[in-house]
Amino acid sequence: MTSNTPSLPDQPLVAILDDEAEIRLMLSEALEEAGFRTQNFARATEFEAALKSTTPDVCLVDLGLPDKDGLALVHRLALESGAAIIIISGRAQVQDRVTGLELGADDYIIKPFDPAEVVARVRARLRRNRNTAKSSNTARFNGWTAHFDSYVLVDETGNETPFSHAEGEVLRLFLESPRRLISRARMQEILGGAAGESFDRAMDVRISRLRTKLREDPKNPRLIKTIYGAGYIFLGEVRWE
Amino acid sequence: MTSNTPSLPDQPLVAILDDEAEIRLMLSEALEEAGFRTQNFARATEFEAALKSTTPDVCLVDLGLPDKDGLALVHRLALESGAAIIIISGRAQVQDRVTGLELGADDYIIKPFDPAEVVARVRARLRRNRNTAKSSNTARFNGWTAHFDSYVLVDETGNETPFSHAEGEVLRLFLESPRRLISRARMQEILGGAAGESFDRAMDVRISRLRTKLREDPKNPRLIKTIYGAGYIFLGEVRWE
DNA sequence: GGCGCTTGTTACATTTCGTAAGGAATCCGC
DNA sequence: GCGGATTCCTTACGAAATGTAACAAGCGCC
Repeated sequence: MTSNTPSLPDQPLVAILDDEAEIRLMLSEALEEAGFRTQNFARATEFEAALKSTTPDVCLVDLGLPDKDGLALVHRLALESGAAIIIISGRAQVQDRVTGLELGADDYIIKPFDPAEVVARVRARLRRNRNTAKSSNTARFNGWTAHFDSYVLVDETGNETPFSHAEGEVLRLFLESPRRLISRARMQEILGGAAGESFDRAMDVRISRLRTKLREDPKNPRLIKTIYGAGYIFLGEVRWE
Repeated sequence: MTSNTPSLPDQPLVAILDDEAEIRLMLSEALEEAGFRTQNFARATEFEAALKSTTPDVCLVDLGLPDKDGLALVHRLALESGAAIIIISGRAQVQDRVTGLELGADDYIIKPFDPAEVVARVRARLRRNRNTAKSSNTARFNGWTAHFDSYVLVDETGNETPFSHAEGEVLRLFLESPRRLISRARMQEILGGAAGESFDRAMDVRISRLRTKLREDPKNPRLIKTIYGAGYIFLGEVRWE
């Protein structure tokens, strides 16, 4: 198997969402200086469109966006993406900070800010995330244990179920990005299939077979949830070890 | 070998290390009010001794300790313990914050602080570290409970009604901004549709279907109220958890 | 070759969700 | 109040998306 994943490069990707070009520039310069890749967006709609094809590691979001409610965006990001979210805002009240953090932001930086501190805080977020992102061969989730070296699934009673390579690819993809939406396009891209083909039922079948092995209730799947028209989302608490 | 069997996670434990009794009290009161367990330490030596027998989930560390170099302690904690580290310090210079974060702290709060913000930041750290599933994707409102992870609505008698992704988008939008007018334009933006001509009707239908699931009386909607010519307003006491 | 396993393909059932159409509610000017 | 126009609600329908069982092709192993 030589399917490397060139879509997951080494340098962490930081998305910057701010309507002021000056601030975008300041941030992206500081971050690139520090070795990160950056993506700049002036509008939430552009940002959301880009999210469908890229997966930033950290999102810097200005709350004072003209075209959308920033807090709602933060909340959705927190739920659907695995990225760390840092709010940048001119609103300095404690209540603003508290609500921002409660809605799922990982940090809250007040304008005016020092780029060096932003870089330090981005690093702090990545440090935590990277710990869990290191690849290993065993993952535990919701009573299950997946061994990717021996291709075996073990339930809580110790019962073993083998899984195939194709099933393992899908499972691994899910386990590496729990609780975040995985688009169908991205899945096909990473799983190396013929992308863009409209008649690719293979993906559905893989999911279906994986669901069977995980003993999902077809009417009410608990772990692998379908998002109609978008993709799938894996719900579950994953611990790699 | 530590016994890693946190099958039923207790309340998270927060260690507070500060030489001022007043601040310790303020923090521990706020944190316990928020449902955390706390441990208070006035000196680094006591704190380190306690670390041999307990494993806090978050450490709040004041840098201005008399008996040790706080930064060195932070660094050691970051390397050796899995706990999240939040520095609390009176030193407000950017350089102080940067070095604190670079040494492994997850957050840096400047004195004087508001206890509510500290609680929010502690929660933010725990959310990430535990990869918790139950944080912030469940909302309670007026007898209903909406589970956005399993896409299920539960009424007060425990009766379950599944809802689709599109319905969930609308519902989440409402729950994120209760008691506030939500214009149709904004709704269309957030729900991602290119503002089509007859796309308005799709929105109506979504609302209608959602109302049905919420068992709204068409003549007297209690939760989703229509503002003729403007948009909708969601009336309800929402609590995210 | 024959057997077992994996995996893609096909075919059909089911779900989701936008669109159309008719009716009800609301607003406005009189 | 009273048309009339606009806006909104609801039902029904159908196109598209998804689930999955059954079949077939490919592959390794004996």
